[in-house]
Amino acid sequence: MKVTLKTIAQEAGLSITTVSRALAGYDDVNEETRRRVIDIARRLGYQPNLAARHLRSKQTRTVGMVIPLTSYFSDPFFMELLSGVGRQAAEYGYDLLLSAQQPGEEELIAYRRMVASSRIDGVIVARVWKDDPRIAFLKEAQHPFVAFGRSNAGDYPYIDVDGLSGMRQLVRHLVERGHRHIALILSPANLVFTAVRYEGYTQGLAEAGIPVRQDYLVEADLSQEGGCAAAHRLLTLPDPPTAIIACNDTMAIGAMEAARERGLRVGRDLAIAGFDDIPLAAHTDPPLTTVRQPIYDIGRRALDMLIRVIRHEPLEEPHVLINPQLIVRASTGGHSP
Amino acid sequence: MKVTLKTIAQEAGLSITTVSRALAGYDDVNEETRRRVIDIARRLGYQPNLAARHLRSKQTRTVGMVIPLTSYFSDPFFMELLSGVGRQAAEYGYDLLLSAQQPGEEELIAYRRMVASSRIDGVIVARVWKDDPRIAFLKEAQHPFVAFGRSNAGDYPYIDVDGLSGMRQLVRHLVERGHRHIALILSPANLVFTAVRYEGYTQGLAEAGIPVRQDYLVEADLSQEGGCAAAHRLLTLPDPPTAIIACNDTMAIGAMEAARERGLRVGRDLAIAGFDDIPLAAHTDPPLTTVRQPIYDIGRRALDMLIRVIRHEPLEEPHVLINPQLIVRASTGGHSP
DNA sequence: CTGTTAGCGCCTTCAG
DNA sequence: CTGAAGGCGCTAACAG
Repeated sequence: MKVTLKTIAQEAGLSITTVSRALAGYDDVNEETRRRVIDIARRLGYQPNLAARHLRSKQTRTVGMVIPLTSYFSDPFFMELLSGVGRQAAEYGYDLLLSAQQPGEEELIAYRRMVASSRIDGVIVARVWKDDPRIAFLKEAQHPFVAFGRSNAGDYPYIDVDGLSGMRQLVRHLVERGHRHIALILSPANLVFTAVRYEGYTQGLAEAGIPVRQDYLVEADLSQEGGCAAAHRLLTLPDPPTAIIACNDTMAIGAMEAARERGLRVGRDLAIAGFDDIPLAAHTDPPLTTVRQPIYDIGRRALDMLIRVIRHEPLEEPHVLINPQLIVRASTGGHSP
Repeated sequence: MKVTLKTIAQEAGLSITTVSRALAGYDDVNEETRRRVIDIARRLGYQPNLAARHLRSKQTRTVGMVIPLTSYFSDPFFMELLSGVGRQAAEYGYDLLLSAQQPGEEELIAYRRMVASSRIDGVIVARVWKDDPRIAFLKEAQHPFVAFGRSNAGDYPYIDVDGLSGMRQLVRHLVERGHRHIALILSPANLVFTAVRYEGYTQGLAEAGIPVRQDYLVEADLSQEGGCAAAHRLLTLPDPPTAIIACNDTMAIGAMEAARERGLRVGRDLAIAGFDDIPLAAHTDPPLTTVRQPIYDIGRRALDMLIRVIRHEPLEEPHVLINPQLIVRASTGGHSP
């Protein structure tokens, strides 16, 4: 049988109310009584029924995250973010409710469900879209949330990485190594950071007086296969690039694969760079030049912010922008082309 | 304001009960009425309050997992397991409640809380310990669970990898390459799989007529640093091994680091092998020979089993043992010593 | 076919 | 200092 307040009350010959208050630490309870209650509770292994508590208190001490199913394999990004969020949630005594969903429509429904069904106190939204309906929904519902990523969907608390600066650093680095034929594998256009990183790319080129070439721009889907296919397309151009930047590391790794398949030595015949600095990036052959997003820390900070929002505490900094760091490794090394 | 059954009932001029039944699809409701109710519900964006529903129905459609905090970084194992579990949970329409905890005492408390507080219908226990108190607790509480790993803690549903066979294959492979000085970096002794893998190691050696040497056995904590330190200890022996097996890939990667630091070429001067086949293993330099545990699939199957247990359906196979596969890569390649 | 009643376990007034 | 009463939102008998 489940141990409830009632069980303890009977055992102690007290009312449920008193037991509840004794356990909750109210100071209008006789110390002697409290001791007895606590004793019995421990002896019986009492654990409050959280469903009941939540129903009453409208609080769950749980935060939610929806994860697109496809990302599991193709993309270490979410796992790392999850780690950070989960770690910090534990710090606050919060649990983390995960809902894995097909991206798109399903995903939005999952948010609706999570939020409206009162299972969570707040949500972390990752990888923001243009005109993100999830954010529109959360804002309208006035439900606490923090996003990883800016958007054009109005004002809301977010933490983001300055992808423009990161990408510009990357281009500058390649230019310094003597590259003038720099291609870009874009991420899907509906992701906000794509436009930001693209802007960094064009600014970087502009600084060096290099015009943007349309045939050096290919879009792929963040996956390794996508990156591989995109790189193949670039490398069959009549005037192929000497350097390829991918909008994330996973696609960059795919591009390295493509280069290998064509007999090119990455870092010598062809420079390749990524974005993210996932754990794997340091271990590819050759190691991958990239821009470090401290995703784990971002997860932790996002959760910090979320807790503040949940508690209606003011955010001293509702919009955090983190400057990413260029990590130069061998994939853009070797001699100049 | 929150939309509840009451809201809809008022709007429709019906009782709460009827609305509830209309929405739940009972067949003792006038079709016309049902249509109207559903219509209003949709229009108002009704979402059932799950806390209330759970309180009534004693079901949460949520499964739990407790993750040791330290594992986040040092160990991709949990992330991959999580992916599999989460993926399959989504398939069944279940959510996943995560609790990140300090390993040890805290962790056990987290189980107690999760279970006794009626927040979840079942749990997945990963990486079983000897005399695992978590399993003892779950058995005693008669709470649905499935473990990844056997144990001496009595009978319960589990899925496991045949670590003995895996390790024996690994030893055999090294012996075939001419190695007779094969060391083993052990995982912590309180983990059940450590003993199993050790047994595979000794059997493998016995088959080749090689005696077990105590000085070739070192214990480490599953982390990269631990593996590195352990390898250093082995390599400073007066009669150092020509091959090192680590009980997981992460430690093997640490061992590779140690070898590099001592100027040894992995795969030529020293053979190194791991266990798990984490994604990184294929990308180390040189790529790591290892034993593949299909962790993602194991997560999925574990959840399948758990759902069965939750629904009181019989398990056609309560103890699943998976044969792992030897993956030979360059870290044990090259010429014989 | 629909409504009334009861209660899941907890917390919070409000009286004693 | 303690208890009785009410209600969070939902579902499940049981009557009409």
